[in-house]
Amino acid sequence: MPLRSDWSDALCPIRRSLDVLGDPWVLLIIRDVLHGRGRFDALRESLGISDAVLSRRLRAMVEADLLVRVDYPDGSRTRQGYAATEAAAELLPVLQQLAVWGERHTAMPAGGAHMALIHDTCGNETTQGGSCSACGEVLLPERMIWVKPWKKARDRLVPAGVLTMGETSAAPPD
Amino acid sequence: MPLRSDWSDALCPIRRSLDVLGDPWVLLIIRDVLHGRGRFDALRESLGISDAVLSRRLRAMVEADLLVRVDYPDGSRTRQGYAATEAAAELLPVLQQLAVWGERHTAMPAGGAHMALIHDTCGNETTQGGSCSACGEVLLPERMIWVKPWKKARDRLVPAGVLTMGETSAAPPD
DNA sequence: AAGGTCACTTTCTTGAAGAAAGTTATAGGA
DNA sequence: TCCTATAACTTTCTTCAAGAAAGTGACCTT
Repeated sequence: MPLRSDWSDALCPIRRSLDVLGDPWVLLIIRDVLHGRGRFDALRESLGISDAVLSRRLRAMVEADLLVRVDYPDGSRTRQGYAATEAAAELLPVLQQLAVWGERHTAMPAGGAHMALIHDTCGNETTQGGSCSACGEVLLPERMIWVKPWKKARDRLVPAGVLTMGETSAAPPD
Repeated sequence: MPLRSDWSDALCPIRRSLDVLGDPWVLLIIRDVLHGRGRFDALRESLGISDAVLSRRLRAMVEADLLVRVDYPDGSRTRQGYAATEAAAELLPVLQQLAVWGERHTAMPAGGAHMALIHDTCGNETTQGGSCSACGEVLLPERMIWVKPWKKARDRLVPAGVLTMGETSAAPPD
C-alpha cells in the first residue's frame, strides 16, 4: 500500500509492516473490524472518515490481505461488509500495546476515562498487548473485553472472519 | 502532530497514539534513534527520507516529546542530534511487535533474512515485543540485540537519552 | 582561500486528504 | 406505481503535505 514511498520490499520487517500499516486509518479500521463493526456506514460513523478515503482504504486493505468481504443479512436482503483476516487479527498485540502507550503518554481529554483491557480467561486486566500480564497466556481477540467507560460499553472482540450485525446506528465516534 | 485530522483529544487511546505515531516515518525514526543513530545525516541515509520531511518530522517529534536534542562531539566541535525520550523508549514493544508481525505477514524480499530479537539477559530470542517469550522478563532497549543478517550486524539498542557517535557513514538503508 | 561536512531551508511539482454531492441497487410503504 | 430510505459506493473540487533538488550558513581542515 504505497502512499508515497513503496516499502514492500524493504529489508527491515518493521518498514515492511509500515508499508501496509503506516497510514493512520488502517489500524483504526482493524480496531473496529475486530469489534465486529465491519459495515461501511458503521466504520464511517465510528471513524469520522470521508467516504472516498474509506472506500480507497478498504479496497487497499482487502488487496493487502488485511480484510475480507463477507455477507451479512439486512432484513430480507444480503449486504456486504468487511471482516478481519488472520493477519489483521494478529495485529491485536500492536493495537493493545498502542492503547497502553496512549494511556501513559498522551493527555486524557475531557470526558475521557481509562480503557481497561480485560482477559476474560483469567478475569484480570492486562497491561501488556501480546500476553496477559496477569496470567501469562497469549491474548486472543475472542478472549478480550475492552471496557470503554466513555461509551458505557464492554466490548468483546471477535476473531478473524466475523462481522456482527449489532447496533444498527447511533454509535458516537470512538 | 495532526497530519490532516487532529486526534489529540480523541477518547480512544489508540486514536490518540496514532495522532502522534500515525505518520509512516515516525516509528522508523524512533527505531533508528533507539539504535543510537540520531544524527540528521545518519537518519537521512538510513531512512531515505527527504531533508525537508525529516526536518519537519524531527521538529514535530521534539514538540510531541518523543525526541530530545542532545549534543555530540564532532572532532573538536559540538554538534546537535536527537535522542529518544522515555516516551519513545517505551515504544519498543510496539516496534518489536511490528517486526514480528512483518516477518509473519509480509513477503521477505530478495536478499532479506530473519531478524532475530535477542534478549541478552537470558540469551534467548523473543517472539513477543513486550516481555521475553523465553524468560518472561519485561524487555528494555539496553537489553535487546537485533540481529540483522542482511547488514551483518548485531545492534544493541540504547536507552532513552543516548546518541552514539559511531559509524561515521556508509550504512545502507535499513 | 578553497573545499568539506552537517543541519538545515527554500522552491517547485505531484498527488492524496477531506468535504460535499451524485450514483446505483434494493426494499418497504402510501 | 411512485416515493422515500438505506447502504455502499464514486465523482468532483480544493487544499495541503510529500518528495526531489537546489540553496544557505556555520564551522572546520588543508
